[in-house]
Amino acid sequence: MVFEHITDLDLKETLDCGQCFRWREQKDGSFTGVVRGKVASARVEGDRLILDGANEDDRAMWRDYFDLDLDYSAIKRELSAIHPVLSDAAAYAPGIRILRQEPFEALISFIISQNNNIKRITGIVQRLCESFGEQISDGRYAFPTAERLAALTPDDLSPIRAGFRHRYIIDAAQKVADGTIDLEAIRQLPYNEAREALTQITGVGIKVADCVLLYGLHRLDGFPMDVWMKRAMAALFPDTEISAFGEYAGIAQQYIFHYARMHPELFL
DNA sequence: ACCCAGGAAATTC
DNA sequence: GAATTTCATGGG
Repeated sequence: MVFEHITDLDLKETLDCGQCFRWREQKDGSFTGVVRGKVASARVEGDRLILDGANEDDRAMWRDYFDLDLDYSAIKRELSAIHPVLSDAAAYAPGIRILRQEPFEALISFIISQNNNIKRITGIVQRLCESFGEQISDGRYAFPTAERLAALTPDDLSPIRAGFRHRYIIDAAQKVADGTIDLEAIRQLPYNEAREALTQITGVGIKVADCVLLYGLHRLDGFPMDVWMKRAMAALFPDTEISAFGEYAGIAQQYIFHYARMHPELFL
């Protein structure tokens, strides 16, 4: 499958910037991942995005996932006019996009992320999929369903080695499976109400809720504040309120987060 | 041995 | 209510 006339997309920047945990770079530079139970290997050649192994019937799904209908050039112009340092951060990784991930996958992934590091999060998510996700093909697994995880006990999750987060994962899965939490309904709520609903899940506080909203429900006004972002905001934007970043604050957040992670020496 | 990691719950003050 | 401690696991 090929998408033509693609701009503002760099796969390494987008798939390896901490917003998702399911893509792996191959020796040839392509990225292989599973989205909504479908496997694909992605690469960019010039202004073409090529997805090997993707079914033509899923074209709309992949277009949606990579957010190809949003004009990131225009958004970057808008954000760059707000603050010169934000302009620099956007220029540092101009091919970042905010993926439209599956909401439940984002919810579980960012529950796992708490008090953890990205390398270890990636390993836990992989073991979760291999242990409890449906096998799609040789060595490829879908993200587990809420129903499957809801039926487990914390001990059942011991092979993924997520420690104290096991009971959080199960509580989230149970609330999604039984309808207590309706992620698609939350997508439509005003921001603070959506946050309020998500934090009813044990193990979901404001930061994880903000990640679910931004990465899983594509609420681009979300602005997750983790330890990296707190340091980056203090060092780079000491006099800037988040509200100054406007309706695309979440995209600004991703530029800043990635810039900070690539320049840890700025905060020593 | 100690500290930290894309935090949040439990406990204590 | 605000501040502190605890929670698994793994790497530096």
